[in-house]
Amino acid sequence: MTATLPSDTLRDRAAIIARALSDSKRLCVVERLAEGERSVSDLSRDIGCQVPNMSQHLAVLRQAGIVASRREGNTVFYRLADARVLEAYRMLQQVAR
Amino acid sequence: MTATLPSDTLRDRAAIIARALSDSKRLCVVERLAEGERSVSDLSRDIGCQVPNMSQHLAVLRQAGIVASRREGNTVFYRLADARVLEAYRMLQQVAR
DNA sequence: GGACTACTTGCGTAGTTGCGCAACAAGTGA
DNA sequence: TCACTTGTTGCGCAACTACGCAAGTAGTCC
Repeated sequence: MTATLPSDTLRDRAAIIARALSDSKRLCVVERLAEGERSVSDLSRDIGCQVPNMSQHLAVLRQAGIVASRREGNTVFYRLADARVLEAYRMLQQVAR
Repeated sequence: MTATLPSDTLRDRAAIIARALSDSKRLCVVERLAEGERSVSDLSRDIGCQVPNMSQHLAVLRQAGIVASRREGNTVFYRLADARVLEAYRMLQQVAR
């Protein structure tokens, strides 16, 4: 087993994850990426925002370790870095119901 | 069963829950309340902040439906309104690890 | 009523966030 | 090299957040 008591740093990191998930556009991104890789322009079109804005949202998710990116030519594909994010999101939805 | 596709409102509400959990002091509150009811002054002492500040954090959690309060004489006791919040918090910690 | 405790609310402020827009960087292909 | 596409970064601004502090509210006890 690992630590049982949540250390300050673990709590802080959990807060950062929660912060990254605290925007409905970013949650929408998580939903899309749950289906598979998506490019920045795909996501911005689906969600209905400008590309720079989407890029910033993705940067927030990336800094939280929620998504990862891969470049192919001049398109950048994003994917979920950790499938457990979906579990966390589902639990948030349960609480939100 | 209820809705399978996350509606806009469900997503928005999940974002509100995540926002409420996006502060380490509030996560600390959730940890304390997982052990049982606590008064505002108890929480502010344990967490090390002023009472008005704690009251505001509790208001955020209350508006998100995460905690509920009960008055007994002068003291107001807060408790977790939904035990599933703990599940969500644990999942956030899993992702944060 | 008056003094006291416990909590909430209002206010001002410094810091942060989300957004639009412009500029820049990275890659492709003629 | 030039034009083009795709993302990222910088900048300015309005909105929001966390905090400290003062003031107000709710309840107890004398």
